[in-house]
Amino acid sequence: MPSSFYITTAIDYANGSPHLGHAYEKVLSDVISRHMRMSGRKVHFLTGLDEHGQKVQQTALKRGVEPQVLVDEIAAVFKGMLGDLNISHDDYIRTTEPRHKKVVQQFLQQLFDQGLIYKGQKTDWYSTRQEQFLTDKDRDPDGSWPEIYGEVTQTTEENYYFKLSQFQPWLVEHIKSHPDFITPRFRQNQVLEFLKEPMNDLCISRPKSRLTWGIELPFDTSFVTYVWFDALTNYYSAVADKGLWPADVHVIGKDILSPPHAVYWPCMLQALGIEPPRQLLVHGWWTVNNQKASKSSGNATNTLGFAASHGADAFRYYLCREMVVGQDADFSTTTFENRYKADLGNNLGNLVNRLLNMVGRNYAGLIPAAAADEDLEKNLRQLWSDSIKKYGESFAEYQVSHALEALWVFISAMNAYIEARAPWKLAKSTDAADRARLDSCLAHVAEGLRLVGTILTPVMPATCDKLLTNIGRPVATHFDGQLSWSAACTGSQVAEKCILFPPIEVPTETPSA
RNA sequence: AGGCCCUUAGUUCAGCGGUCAGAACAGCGGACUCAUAAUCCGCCUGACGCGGGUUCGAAUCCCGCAGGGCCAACCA
Repeated sequence: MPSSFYITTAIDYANGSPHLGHAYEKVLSDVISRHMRMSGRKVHFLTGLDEHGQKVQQTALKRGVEPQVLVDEIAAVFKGMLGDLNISHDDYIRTTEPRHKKVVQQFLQQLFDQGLIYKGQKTDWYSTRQEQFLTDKDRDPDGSWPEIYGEVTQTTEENYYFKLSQFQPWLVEHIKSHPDFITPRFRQNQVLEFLKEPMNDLCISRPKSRLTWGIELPFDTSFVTYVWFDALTNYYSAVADKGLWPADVHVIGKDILSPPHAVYWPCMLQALGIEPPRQLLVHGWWTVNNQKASKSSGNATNTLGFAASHGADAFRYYLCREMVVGQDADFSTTTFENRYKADLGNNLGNLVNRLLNMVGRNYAGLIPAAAADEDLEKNLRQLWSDSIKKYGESFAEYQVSHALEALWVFISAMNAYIEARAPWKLAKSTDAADRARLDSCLAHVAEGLRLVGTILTPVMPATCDKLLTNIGRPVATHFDGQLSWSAACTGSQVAEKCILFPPIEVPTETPSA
């Protein structure tokens, strides 16, 4: 029985348009999902949309539409992006769905019954602009409130609180005893640092007088629950009836690691008697041409155009190749075009065409069986086993950029191997030994490309299908038995010509400032 | 206040205790022609931010310093 693998992205907030950050997280998760599926895991890949809250309510009000109408529109846009990027999610959860609300309310009721949610009254300073209560810690040294809070007034408001603080010792222990819980490791320090300070209990409600667009507290319908119990619960509510919990990986951005995913979420689950997720995979942020990605300039939204102009696969490859998981990275037109032209067009795409042409010319399109076996062939095969080993090791840590780097060493080596064999010379020879070498040369390149097309299918699914089809092989659906050197290509009929990555004229960018 | 990350060839970055420090791209020179003027070969530059320390040995660990970013909003 295949072991299951449950992976999630953070759910996007239904306010604004999808941009590079949203795209990256989906692509990374998708590549992992497809890789795991091909590795034989029973994958469940969840993504979705966070649709409640003040911002949505305000935007809807401004637009003069019902919030539900607004989020329906936004959901369509975000789902459109998933299609454009060829994301293979198994489920899409929206926090306004009944299946989600039901679980959120069950959670709240259970904690209330356990006495872990209490009603509190706080007289406090409240920032209207930030929609949050302030403490003396938030004051400037001179005692005034920082500009960002806008008008600060003293108010008394009743709200419900979750007894977060009593789970702090458990959480610290859990993080320390599960070193892979927060990946990459250096992110863990941040969280442990945060946990050195005593935590406050977590305010989990808003009175309906201030916010109506949310899920009602089951034990007090004059309140809705506020952000975390709503949003984080999606990971569980989506699979509540599927027996898939705990999640194997939550893929998230560094901004929502601490406190939400590393603190609130595990503590909530612990309080409910539910296992915490196994791992948080924390990625960094993209800049665009060294500028911070911002909504106002739209710079991060514009980058999505590369998926349209150069194909989703090229875009997916670029994102995976360029960002070291965990670190920040920069998206630039120059590096994108370089990767497209050099890595994809010249190194890989052109190599496919070299093979097709030579097999067509010398063997009527039928891939020959390897006959000669000399050092050149032995070395190439050895390099494959080294490369696939590194690929696997890097991928096991979700270091996709390193995995791809290792694979391209092999692709480059195939080009060099052809050069060393010089099949165009062998073809002119009448020597039987040369003919055997020619057989081997084309057989080896074909097999090398079959292997590359197989392992790379999760990263560039459509392209790899095309590659494999063009060398006369079926598309790759699993890795088992398909990643070691074989004679699988012998006798396959190849296509006449195949341009995987056509040269693309990119219109000069609209000048940005 | 405190904490975290980054600082390595012209550029983007990898390496994170042990062979004379690497890749890609760019640049220069050469080879080749099967190919989407593509591929291959060679060359090129670096006090691995600065100053201390630990060690037989440090880009790699520790301390201090400097510069950039983040821990506050939109936001992955």
